[in-house]
Amino acid sequence: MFVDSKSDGTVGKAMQVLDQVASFQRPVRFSELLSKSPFPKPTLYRFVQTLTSQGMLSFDVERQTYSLGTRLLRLAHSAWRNSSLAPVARPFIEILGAEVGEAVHLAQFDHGHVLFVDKFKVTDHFETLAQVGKIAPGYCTGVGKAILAFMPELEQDRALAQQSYTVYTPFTLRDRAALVSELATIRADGVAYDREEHEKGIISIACPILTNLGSVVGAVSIATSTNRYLIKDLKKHLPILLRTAKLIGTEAEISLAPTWP
Amino acid sequence: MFVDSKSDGTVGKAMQVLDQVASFQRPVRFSELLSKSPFPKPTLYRFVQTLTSQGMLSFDVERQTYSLGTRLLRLAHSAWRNSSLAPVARPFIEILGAEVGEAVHLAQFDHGHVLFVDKFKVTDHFETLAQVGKIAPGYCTGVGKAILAFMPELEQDRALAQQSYTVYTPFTLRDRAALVSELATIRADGVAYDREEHEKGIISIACPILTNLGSVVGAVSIATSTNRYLIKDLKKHLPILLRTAKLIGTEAEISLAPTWP
DNA sequence: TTATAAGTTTCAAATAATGAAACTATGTTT
DNA sequence: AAACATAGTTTCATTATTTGAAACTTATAA
Repeated sequence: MFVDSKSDGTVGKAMQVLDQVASFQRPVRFSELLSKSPFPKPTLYRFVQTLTSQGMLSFDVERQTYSLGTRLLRLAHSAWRNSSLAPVARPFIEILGAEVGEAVHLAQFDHGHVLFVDKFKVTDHFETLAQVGKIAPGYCTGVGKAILAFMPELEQDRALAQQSYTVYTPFTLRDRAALVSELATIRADGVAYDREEHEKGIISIACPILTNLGSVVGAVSIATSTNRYLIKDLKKHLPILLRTAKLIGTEAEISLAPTWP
Repeated sequence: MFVDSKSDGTVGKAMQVLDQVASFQRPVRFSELLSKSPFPKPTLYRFVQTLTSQGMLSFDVERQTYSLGTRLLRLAHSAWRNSSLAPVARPFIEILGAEVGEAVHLAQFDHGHVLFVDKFKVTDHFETLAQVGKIAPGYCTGVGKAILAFMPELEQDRALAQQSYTVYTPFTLRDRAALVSELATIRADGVAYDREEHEKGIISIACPILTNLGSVVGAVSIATSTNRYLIKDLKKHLPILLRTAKLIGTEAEISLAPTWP
């Protein structure tokens, strides 16, 4: 789905097995995995053995099933903590969330998709992987469009080509032309809206996070349900959202600066 | 640290490189990695190439540094969602946290260490970040001791041998004998306490999560600071903590049951 | 019990990984 | 600006690992 594992040797194949296991969305038996796998039985068998021994998969002896392993949680924890955006943005996200009382999302762009790297909600203080690590399409989310609108042309071109333009709701943008036209508006306004384009009943307002040099490194959004609010209500939060995005951008820039001895 | 990568071939070595990158706790240059690596230059070079191409590492072109990649976040997200404990326990943890107004942790045992798989806290937005995926020692944490106390003898024996018995504070249990003696008490009482054994000023009360069949699958704890409360204050929460652990255990059992067509 | 599927091991052939050495880029000193 | 030093990259013959058909063992169903 994301990775061109063409000729990445044994390691690439093993990583493909991890994706394979993930794709089942539940613990799987070896034979189920085999039926969906391009690898012959003994090859796949050795991969799951190795990956299990490495903690990248875990094996439930009772049920004879494989799941993704705890080593991934440990590695992801480390990845998150040492990433250049999420830990830096965290305090700002919390302030924003407390201020507006709605769900706040922090996202990065990743292979044409939006990758959620943090989430904050006042009434739901879980720091979990329930949202973090989640992916969503770029063309029909607030954060996705905010990032796309501010990408350098070449990169944007590639990203636009990667969109599927699947119609999720009656409001989903249906093709590249429609998206490009909206991106122009977003770029002019500095703000993007998701008008129930990805999920019925969910709307959001999103701003890009730009470094001082003007490159986009992510986006912040405030999301809510149409049961409670309309787009015009979200617009009231624009000033604080912009301010937050600005602060994160500045801070992210600093944290990326070389450290001195 | 955790994985016996002895003869796990190329895949094992590649995973070792991931750990290596993680151990730096910051983006690293190739040469820094090389200096700490058992692999010759070209070998390591190809590993980081492959891992980067696979999204397991990311490369910052500006700064010429490697970090853990976003694919790990995506995989960990999937691992978390499809794990048998954390998603099931989530609603109960949330209720407990709201009730007691203190930090609540959910942990599993993993290679002799405690792996935090969820965390909830009502207040203090700025205190601890991203606890999920974090690891801590088993012998000097509430959750660790709660799990150890209820392990089957054989498994426990192996786990006890894996403890380092590093002295973190004046209250840390210093050897296996001291731990074993306390585990007996914990097993009898059904509850474990961390009396500033891992971190000065941090105390907790923890209960094991047992399935209906009696096997321990994790632990829940309520943690607080000695600035605010003493162990005897935490004891007041024992009934609700026990009830929560019981509920999670029952629920986890059900969710592990085979599904029907 | 027999039949069938699931999981595991074997082993020679095919392939991919290895690392010394050489090379190129990048940055630093004289 | 040249000389030097360090970091990063490629080459290629050698070596080691992976590969997968087949055979085998263990579970599960008829």
